Amino acid sequence: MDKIYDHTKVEEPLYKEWEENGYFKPEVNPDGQPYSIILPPPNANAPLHFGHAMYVIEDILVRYHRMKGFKTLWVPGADHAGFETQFVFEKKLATEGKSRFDYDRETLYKMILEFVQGNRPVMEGQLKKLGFSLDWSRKKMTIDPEIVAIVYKNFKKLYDDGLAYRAKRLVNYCTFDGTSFSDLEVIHEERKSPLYYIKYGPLVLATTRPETKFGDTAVAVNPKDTRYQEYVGKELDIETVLGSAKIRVVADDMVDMEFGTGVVKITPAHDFNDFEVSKRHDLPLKQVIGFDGKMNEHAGEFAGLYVKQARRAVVEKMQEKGLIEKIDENYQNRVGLCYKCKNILEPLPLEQWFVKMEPLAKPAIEAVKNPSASSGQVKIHPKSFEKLYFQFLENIRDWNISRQVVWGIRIPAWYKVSGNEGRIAVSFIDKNGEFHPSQPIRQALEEGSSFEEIEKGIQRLRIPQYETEGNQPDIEISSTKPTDGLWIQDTDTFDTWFSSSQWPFATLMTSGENDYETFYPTSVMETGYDILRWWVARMVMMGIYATGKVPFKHVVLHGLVNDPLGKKMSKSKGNVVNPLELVDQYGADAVRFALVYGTALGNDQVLSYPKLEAARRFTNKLWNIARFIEMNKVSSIKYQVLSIEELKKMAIHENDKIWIEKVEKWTLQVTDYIDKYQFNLAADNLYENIWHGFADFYIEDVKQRIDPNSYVILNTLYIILLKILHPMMPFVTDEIYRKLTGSEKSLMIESWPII
RNA sequence: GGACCCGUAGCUCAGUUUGGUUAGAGCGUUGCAUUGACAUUGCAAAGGUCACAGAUUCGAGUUCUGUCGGGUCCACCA
Repeated sequence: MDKIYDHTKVEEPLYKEWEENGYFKPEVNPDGQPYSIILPPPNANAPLHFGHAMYVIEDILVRYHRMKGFKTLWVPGADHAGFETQFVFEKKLATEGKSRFDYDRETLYKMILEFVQGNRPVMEGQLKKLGFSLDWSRKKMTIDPEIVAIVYKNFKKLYDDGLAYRAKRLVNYCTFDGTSFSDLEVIHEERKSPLYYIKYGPLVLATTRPETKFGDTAVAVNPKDTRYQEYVGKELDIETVLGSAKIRVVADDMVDMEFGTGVVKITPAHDFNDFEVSKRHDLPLKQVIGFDGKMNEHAGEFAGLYVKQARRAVVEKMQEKGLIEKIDENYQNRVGLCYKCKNILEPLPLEQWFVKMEPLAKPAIEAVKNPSASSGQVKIHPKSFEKLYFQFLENIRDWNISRQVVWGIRIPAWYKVSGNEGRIAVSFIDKNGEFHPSQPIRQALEEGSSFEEIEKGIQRLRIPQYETEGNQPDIEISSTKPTDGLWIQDTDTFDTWFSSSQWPFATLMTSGENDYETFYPTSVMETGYDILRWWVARMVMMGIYATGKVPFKHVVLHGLVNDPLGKKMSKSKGNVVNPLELVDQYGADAVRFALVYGTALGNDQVLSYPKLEAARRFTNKLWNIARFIEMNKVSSIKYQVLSIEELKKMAIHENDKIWIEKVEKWTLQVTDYIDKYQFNLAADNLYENIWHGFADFYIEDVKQRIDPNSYVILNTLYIILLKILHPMMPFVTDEIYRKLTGSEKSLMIESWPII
């Protein structure tokens, strides 16, 4: 044996051997109880970050259960990551002086697909370098056709059950990225927004958005407000920057009498609260900002200006006309920003697909609260995160699952536009590249455009705008294209999280024969607490909805890994540390160990180089313990597996007996800690006892008196310690195991020392 | 406005679920030893009012209440 442990010589060949021998497959324990984990699929397009390295927790659980004899399956996968990936791709296009508008839909999709497929092996290679015992023969991606088929099936089921519906609603829309988002994706930021006090006839109201006034369809006051009683229900004649106009006054509880003047302008098309008010008072929706972020024709002379420019121009004009009473320049409010490009999001009315959440949320709450829930129970670790889970589900709003991006699973809703049923008007771009807003298709056909040309125009269009004359569009939900007549498929794609919410069962239903029957519900879902609401809660909801059973029995949540200074790692800050560089430097075992050592589950941790170095030295210590044993080897004695009980019987020296009992105790403790997901305590226990117990005292003691009897005990005890350390440090333990036992078989498929 | 987490050695963190000798680790600091199985390692030392104030208890780092400080999330602000 070399004097020093060199991980670079050991890790890669060992992983290859494990994989080639099929050790990662559940079939190594064909008769065991099933134990399964679905890997949270990393973005296929991006290299791993430290959050992914935390999946070491899953590998620990998987290796531990495999050694305990469970039929263990860990399924790898990749996420197409819809908008995220398209955003990255568009940035790449931009460096080439191109944009998404230069390509039609199919071409753009194909280009992104190629881009992603080219990058995917990077991520997968990294998971292998970390030693993860994933069954690669079962790997999946969220856009695999068989997965998409399941996603479509459940979308149809939601639709048939009245839970998926299409509606024109206000959505958070990024006019730069050209797509809407769900509530969760919006980030809020404190901004200084001047508050303008504007005269509306006899009334004065305060607003931060004077440019939206063209979309006002009422003003509102609180019904209890005695100051304005006389106006309620009346129509006011007001002077505006575009001349005189009439406006209704309504009374609504939503108005805070204390704020501003107690009078609010109601702009249903551009404000979420106002939209709600408009529904209560049956007010019309008047959109004055387009999806391109510019004022539209309703804004008169201001049409064509971007929102920011329009605000300045409108205020200037108002001041000229004496319509502004005062301006509070220091007013602070929170604005919604695009989480990707940080532009201010516009609330805009758009036909979108929504999922009704309340009926889905109820059983998901039940599944965590009630141990005897009919779906089975989900337990969250650490328990403190339950509150966050309930808080989300109890206040949940309908989920906007439409995204106006190309890279994703296209929504399988078809709209009939032919014959006498052609009730749907669609904006499209004609063969000359000219934009036809909301032009009836039939008219276009009459003007000589072919259907193919129209469809192509629609595909290239940035914002699909279906407008029905009736409330119910002529819709068909299908996974295949309808054949009769002229049909247009919805141009939107699903929110990535809509497909990922179905991941646990979609993978198992398609990964192998009987996988679903055997491994669903899965045993554990382990992920970062930051996506508890985005993903975990939605998986519980969709899992119960689609299968009647919870998707997993335990949720294990890890914290974030921050940079060495404690700051959150982010590309924009430039402080991202690549976990694979550290694997090269310290070895996978050391990186794995450092990530679980010294941090309680669910807590954030600071990336610590001293800790990594300590873990690396630990691997070296393990190596040298083995070297010592090897040097004292009694060549006539062949290694054989002996239980703790057998060792106790054969022990002669009193100290040997003591150390057998100690190792027995440690084994029980480590087992218990892993069972309770207390990995930091397991790691601490192993580090402390192996180094400062076994090595510092037992070996120092036995060194003086080694004989064949003591040698066998020493060697066997060390093998037991290697076994219980193996889930955390698979490489070095397996390598040493082979050296000390001469075994051909890997430690990873040996059995856990159960006592 | 609501919720959650954190505050323990110079630094980074365990320990709090289930209250019980002298509160631990890594790194750092100081001294000694060793070329040994260990590009080291071993032994030893210094270093803690466990944020603060109350309460419960025979006993509180651990349970409860409040305060202060740091962080995160949610809601929403016309």
